[in-house]
Amino acid sequence: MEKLADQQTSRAIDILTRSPVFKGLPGSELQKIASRTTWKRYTKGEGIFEAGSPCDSFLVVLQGLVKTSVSSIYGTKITYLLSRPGEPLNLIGPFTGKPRLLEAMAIKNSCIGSIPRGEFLSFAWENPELITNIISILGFAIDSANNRIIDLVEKKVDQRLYKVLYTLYSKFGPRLYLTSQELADLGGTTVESTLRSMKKLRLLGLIKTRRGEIEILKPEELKKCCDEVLWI
Amino acid sequence: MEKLADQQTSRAIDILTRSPVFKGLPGSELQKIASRTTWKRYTKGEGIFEAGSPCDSFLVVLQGLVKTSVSSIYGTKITYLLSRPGEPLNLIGPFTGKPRLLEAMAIKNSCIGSIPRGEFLSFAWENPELITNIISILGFAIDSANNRIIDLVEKKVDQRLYKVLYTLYSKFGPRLYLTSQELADLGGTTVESTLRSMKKLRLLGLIKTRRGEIEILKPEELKKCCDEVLWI
DNA sequence: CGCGACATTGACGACGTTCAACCCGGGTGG
DNA sequence: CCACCCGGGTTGAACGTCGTCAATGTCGCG
Repeated sequence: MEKLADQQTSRAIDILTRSPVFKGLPGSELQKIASRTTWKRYTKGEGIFEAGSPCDSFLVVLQGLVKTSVSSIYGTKITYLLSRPGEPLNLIGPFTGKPRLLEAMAIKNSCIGSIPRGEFLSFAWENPELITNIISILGFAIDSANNRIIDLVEKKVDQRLYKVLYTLYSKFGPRLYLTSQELADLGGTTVESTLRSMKKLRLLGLIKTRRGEIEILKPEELKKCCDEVLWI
Repeated sequence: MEKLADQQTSRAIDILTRSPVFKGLPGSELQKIASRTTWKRYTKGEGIFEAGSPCDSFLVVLQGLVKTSVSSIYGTKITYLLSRPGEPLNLIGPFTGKPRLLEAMAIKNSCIGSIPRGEFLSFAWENPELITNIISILGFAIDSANNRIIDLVEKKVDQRLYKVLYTLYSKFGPRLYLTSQELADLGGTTVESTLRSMKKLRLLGLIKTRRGEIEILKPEELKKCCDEVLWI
C-alpha cells in the first residue's frame, strides 16, 4: 500500500512537471502537491462533473482523454476543451467555488487527479508562478473562444472543420479517434455537414476515415486550408 | 497641482471601490493603488491599445465608455466588451506582459487610469482577494464567450439581436447610443440584418430609433422575446 | 450647400440545416 | 451460429435564412 502510494506520487510528479499549470515550479513543491493528489478512475463515457455543480477540488487529467463541453437546453453542445494528461479541468472553480456551465466527460478510460480546494488554494498562494500560469491559460482560452466566434461569423463550415482537424493533428498526431459527432461539436455544425466536408478531404486524398477514426495523410496540405490554429 | 492630484486620487478611490476587480479590498489598500494611478484622456473614436501590442500597464476605465473588440484579417470585427467606469481593460496582460488579440477604443470621450505593470503586480501579490476577483471575472468572460458560441450555432439572427439589446438594456438602461454597426458587431451579423431586426421591433412598438440612438420602450416585452427562446 | 456617415429596403442566391432513407459493422442474446 | 439491434456513417432533396449587392434616403456637420 505504501509502495503503491509512492509509485503513484512519483508518476503524478512526472505528469505535473509537464503540466502547463505547474510549469516552472521547483521539484520540492511539485512533490508536495503530488502527494496530496488522489486518483480516481473513469471509464469511457463516464461523467466527471456536471454543469451547475459547485467546485470543491482542483482536477487534473493524469491518464486518458477528457472532453469539457457546454450545452444549451435545446441540446446544442459545443466542445470547449479536449484535455490530455497534465491538463487541468477546472481552473476557475477552485478559486470561486461556484458552479459554472461546463461539464466534463471521459472519452477514453481515464484517471483524474483531485486536490481538495483548500489545499490547492493554500498551495497556490505560496507559489505565485502558479497563479501566473493559470491566468495565462485563461487568456489563451478567451482568445481561442474569440477566434471561434469570429470563425463562426465569417468562415464557411468547410474551413472551420479543416481548422478543427488541423488543430487536432497538432495536438494529438495523425490518428484521431473521434466520431463525426465530436468533430461537429468542435466545429459548431451538424454531423451531416461534417461528413460532407470529410468526404471532400477524402476525395482529395488528404485523409482516410474508418469508423470512429480519422487518419490525416497530408497535414501540410490540410494546413494550407486554414491559416491559424485553435486552442482546444 | 497637489490639490488636483488629491482630487483625482479621491475620485479614483471612489471608482475603484465599485470596481469588480478591487471589490472587497480595504480602504487603505485602495488608497495606495489609487495614488499610483495616472489618468489619460481619450476622445471619442480614439484607440487605447492595439491588437498585438505588448502590455506594460494595467488599465481601468475611469470615465466614459470603451469598446474592446477583436477583428480578423478579413475585416470581420466582433465586440468583446463594453466597459464602463470601474471596469478593467486588460486583466491578463499585466500578468504575462504578452500581446493579445484584443484592441480597445473609446466610444465616448473617456478617461483611462493606468498603473505600471510592476506596481500592479506587487500590489496583486499582497492582496490575494484581487487575484480571486480577477480569476472570477475571467471565468465570467469565458462563460459568456461560450454562450455566444452556442447562440451563434443554434439561434437565428433575430433572437441573437434581441438578446444583445436586452443585455445592453440591463447594463446601460433604456437609451442606447450605438449605431447599427455596433449592434451588428455584438450580435455577430451584418448591418442590414440588424436593421431588419430593429424594424420588426419598431413595428411591434418595443423600441424607437433615431440616428445613433435606440430607445427601449417595453423592456419586459423584449425580455419575453429572449425568454421564449430560452424556455420553450 | 455638399459631403460623409448612417439608415433603409428590395432582390437574389448560396450555404447549410433538416429530414428521411439506407448502409455497414460489431456486439449481444436467443 | 445466426439474427437482431444500435451507433455510426453516407447520401439525396428541399427549404429557409441571411449575407451580399445595389440603390436610395436622410441626418448632421463643416
